Amino acid sequence: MGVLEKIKKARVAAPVAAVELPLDQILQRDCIAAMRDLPAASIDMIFADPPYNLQLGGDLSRPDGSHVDAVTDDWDKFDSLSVYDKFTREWLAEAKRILKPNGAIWVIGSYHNIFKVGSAIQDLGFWILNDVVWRKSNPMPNFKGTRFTNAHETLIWASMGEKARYTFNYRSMKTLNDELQMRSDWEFPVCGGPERLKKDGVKVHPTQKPEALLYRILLACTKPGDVVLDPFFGTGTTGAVAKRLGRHWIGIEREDDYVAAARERIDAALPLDESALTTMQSPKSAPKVAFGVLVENGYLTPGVVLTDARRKHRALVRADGSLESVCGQTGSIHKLGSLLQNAPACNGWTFWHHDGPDGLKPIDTLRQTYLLATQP
Amino acid sequence: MGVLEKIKKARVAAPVAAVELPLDQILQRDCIAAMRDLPAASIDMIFADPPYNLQLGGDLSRPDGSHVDAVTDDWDKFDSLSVYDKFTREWLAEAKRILKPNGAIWVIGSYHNIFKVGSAIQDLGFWILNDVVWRKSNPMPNFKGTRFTNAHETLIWASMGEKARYTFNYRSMKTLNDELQMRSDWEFPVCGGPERLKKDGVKVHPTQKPEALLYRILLACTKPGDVVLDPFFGTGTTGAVAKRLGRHWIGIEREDDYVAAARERIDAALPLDESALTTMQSPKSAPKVAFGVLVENGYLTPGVVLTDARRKHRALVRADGSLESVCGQTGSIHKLGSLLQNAPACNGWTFWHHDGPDGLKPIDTLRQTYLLATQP
DNA sequence: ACGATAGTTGAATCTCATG
DNA sequence: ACATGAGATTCAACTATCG
Repeated sequence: MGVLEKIKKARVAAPVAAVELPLDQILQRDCIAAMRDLPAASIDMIFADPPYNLQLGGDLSRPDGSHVDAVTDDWDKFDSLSVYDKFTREWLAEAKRILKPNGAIWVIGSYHNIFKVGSAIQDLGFWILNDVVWRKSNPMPNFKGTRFTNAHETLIWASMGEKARYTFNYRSMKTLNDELQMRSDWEFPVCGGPERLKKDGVKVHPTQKPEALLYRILLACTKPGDVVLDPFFGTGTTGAVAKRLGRHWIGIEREDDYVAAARERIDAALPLDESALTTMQSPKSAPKVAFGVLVENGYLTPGVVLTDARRKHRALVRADGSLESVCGQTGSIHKLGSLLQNAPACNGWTFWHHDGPDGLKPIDTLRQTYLLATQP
Repeated sequence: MGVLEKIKKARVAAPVAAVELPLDQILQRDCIAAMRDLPAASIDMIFADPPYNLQLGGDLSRPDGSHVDAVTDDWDKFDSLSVYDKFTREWLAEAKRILKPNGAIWVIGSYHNIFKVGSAIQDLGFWILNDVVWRKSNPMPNFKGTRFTNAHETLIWASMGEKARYTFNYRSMKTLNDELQMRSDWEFPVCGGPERLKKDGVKVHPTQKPEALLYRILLACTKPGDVVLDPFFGTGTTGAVAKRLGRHWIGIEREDDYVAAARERIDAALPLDESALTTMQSPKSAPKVAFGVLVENGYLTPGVVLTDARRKHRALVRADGSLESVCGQTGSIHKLGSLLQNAPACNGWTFWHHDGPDGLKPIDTLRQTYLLATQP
């Protein structure tokens, strides 16, 4: 994109989002109606925890006779599967409309509704990126011994389309998981203890989600300052975590009790300060250093010989930062690496090594040294 | 059910199944056509591992340049999502017809197809009893760092309808799981080692399922002598396990190579005696806690300062569980510990301390507290 | 024989900025 | 829209080789 186009885009798109969005507010309205009034292509991420359509039969009691406080609220009653299906497709269609082209959606559900949700997501042209399993460390047992303990819920993460871009803070997730890639199965306890909102000793909301779950989702898939919409806000877990993490939020919720509890909760939430908010950056977004710059600055002298880790391949550094192999092939550190290995691609920074004071080291260490010396 | 009704049922139903079913055989035909020729209400359980419709893009290579052997077989290619949807509904409708009223179906899939499958299952009047997650202990990583590691697959277990009865061997499952209710998340390694069928050193089938998975399913949801149908038989994992467990099986498979491998495999399988059944046990994964999990769960707040035991080094906790030193170095608790000490390695859990109510404590104590609070 | 080390592999929707 | 080139990117389990 040229500079001119960038300016054009900024002129057209920016004011819409800045002026009209009800940032950091709860809209106390019907979910679909409220979404209809939001401008198109204005939201960075949607997190949705829609009604599960649980279809519970009669009352459920534990083996000791005590009553299980199930989800029997009116908002979870749908006359039939097809009514639920229609409702799902309606709110998802609005979600698609108001998301930015590079936005993304997360939806959580159980086996009662998640297949209908996922199917609708695909039919609407969203592109599923992962399904993620929330493994509950302390699920409610199956009191009757009739099935497997229902010990997990499923989340779907989808972008706007097959070719659409999306935000994924890969490094942050890897750091969060002790330097291993974050997997698609996450373990958290169900929401309880002091985190669980109560009024007169009774839980305010039947399905309050743990903040840890939202923390991981927002950290992984949004940037500071992004706008996160939760169309089924409940008691505002999404809002509370978004505020802590320096993201804007919009909540839609009808019920008085939930709205009141959410407001109180979010007001009390404390944003993290800037330095704590900083996360491990992917080298992608870190400043780029060209290999030639290291040569220019004397970190490597033209004429020096680089080798791979096993000293199988050798190449000469030339004045312009290109390499030359023994057999006369030339190219950038990446190109020559892939040529010599006969591989489709090669990261020259980690492939090529030089003889330093402490033995054979990847040239990437020189880049790190250079960055430390030059970055503020 | 009264005695009279039982006799009536036996008179009418039993001969049909006994005479016409091609027990313990592979039908080398198209899946839907072969099912059409099976009598109605004759099968106790169906296990199905249909094509996932992966829709892979171009080639994929590992960071070391090696090539990833993807599923590119014709049987996984469909022209569009709606064609796949239609195919799914067709074979599921036949499945519903041939299952006994008290029968059940299991289907395995990934996020590519499982939502379409689950949605069709519900529309056809099946009643979902559980969704079960197969957590892979050794999944293929996400080589490009673009998403979460796709570390699980999903299974759906459904009965013939809301009021239908079904087989669930609750006690067997509880025994198998060290006297704890079996949960809906199961951990197995992917199929490999000696179990993985090979011909001339090459895997026979790209997606052979582990026998442990089928073992648990058949043990949980069938009785000895039951008839289990697998409409996507592949190399016959279902048949081999059914034979071991004393269940009848029927397999449907088109490909010559798969059929030949399955025949040989099942012929070699040995039925277990009773005592052998009780020795199987579930692998219990040791609880691992990443440092970031403590941050997510509020055991440490981003912004808090950690020090070593002598308060010589200081570091700031950031939102993703990484640390930042006074001089701007960053990394995981282990990495930064080794950097600051100029040591080759460091156990961050014992190196870093925080100021707790009882003075300076290693952060490992927080991990212990977390484990106590969350492990059953 | 046994331990250490290197090599291989598994249902995968797997880059992005620039021109 | 498509081509180009820089450069970022992997975990656990099993198998083969070597000393």
